[in-house]
Amino acid sequence: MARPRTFDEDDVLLAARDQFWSTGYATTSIDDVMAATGLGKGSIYGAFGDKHQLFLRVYSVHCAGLVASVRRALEGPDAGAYERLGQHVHAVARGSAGADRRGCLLANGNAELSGRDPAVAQIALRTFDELEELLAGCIVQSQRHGDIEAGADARQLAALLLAVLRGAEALGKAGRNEASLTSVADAAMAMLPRGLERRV
Amino acid sequence: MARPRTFDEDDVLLAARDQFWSTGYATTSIDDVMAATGLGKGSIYGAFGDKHQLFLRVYSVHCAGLVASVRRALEGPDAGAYERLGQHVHAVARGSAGADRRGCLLANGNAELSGRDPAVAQIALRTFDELEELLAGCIVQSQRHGDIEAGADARQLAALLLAVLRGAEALGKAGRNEASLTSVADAAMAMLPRGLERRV
DNA sequence: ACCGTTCTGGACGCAGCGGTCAATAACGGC
DNA sequence: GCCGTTATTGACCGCTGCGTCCAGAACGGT
Repeated sequence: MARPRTFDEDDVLLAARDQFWSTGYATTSIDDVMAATGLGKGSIYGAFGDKHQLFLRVYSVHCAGLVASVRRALEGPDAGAYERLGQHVHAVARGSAGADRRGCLLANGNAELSGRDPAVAQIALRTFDELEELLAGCIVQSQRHGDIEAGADARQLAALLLAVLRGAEALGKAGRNEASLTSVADAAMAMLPRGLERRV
Repeated sequence: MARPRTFDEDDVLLAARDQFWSTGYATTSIDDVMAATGLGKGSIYGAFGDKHQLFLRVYSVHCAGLVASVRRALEGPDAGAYERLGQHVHAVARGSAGADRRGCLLANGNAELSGRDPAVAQIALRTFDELEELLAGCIVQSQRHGDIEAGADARQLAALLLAVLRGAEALGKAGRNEASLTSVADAAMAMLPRGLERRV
């Protein structure tokens, strides 16, 4: 057999992700990645190929994880779907505001690279589609339970909600405060056509 | 007196803008700017300072122009306000889709730089505020004319609409097709609480 | 006609980049 | 204990980037 690796591939991808997340693709040097991961140059090139391939790997893994986490947040019985949707929308709005400053890696990569890098665009597009799908699913559940008007077009509402969320991210990155983005989340939920209104 | 400039400053800023727009900030070299503007290095540094200052100048001018153009699009009598709003929303959605691939410079600069460059973030934030203000004004006009429910919170609706538009831009950059974004625009207009419904 | 001032163009310097490579190290099989 | 294989390290290469600088050019004032 051969010499075994001294690093865990997933750990390295996470560390590299944080670096790209903080400094962007073009502005991140391989030396930065070396410092962030603790690996030597040869190990990085040996394990992941060049900078572009490494980023694609990082981006793809990250987006898949993001989708999975949203899926977990929206999963559950019909009865709580509307509530979960509202919580999620507010969580994204809150998360997009202030502090972090790094924004969302999905959005960052999309904005920086999709225009010139079809591979990145494809991952971003796919991720957006999956997120929309999850939103649509949750909306359908809410419709079944009577919280959202049954006749509404769930996919269209999901696309609209997705746009709102991505827009909130952009506004947050520019520095919009949390109150402002929370208000957007409130308005977004308020615009959804309500169903049977079981309460009262 | 001294030797006069052989170039028009505004022309140069437009040419530089197109270059930054096409290739992003980090990926655009001063040589690229030289080629795009036809100026020598000395002239650029003499007239605009370093790359960062040049970009700030470009970005600021561009954003101001963007606001002005939206203002022109939304300006007019109360009677046509709702119609103008709808046209504008659809125009942005259409413009965000497909072809261009460069996306919106406001969004690009915001995504690439706001996280690490307060000066850029400030311009982006200010621009978003101004755009929201214009949307709010148009909504108020629509309310006066009875096309949008008078009791609705115009600023909140404007913030929501702005988020939708910025989100559409992000989706478009990833490659969402025009039909999908037009559908988002339809949904966004449909969600606005309608007023007296003078028609019929 | 001359001068001071400003603009122009490009050569230059230096730092940093991505990526390669060769020497060395760490394993399992036998 | 030797060997083939693969991982590791960091020196190294060529290139490109930003920004400076200087020699020369184009003016208006006098």
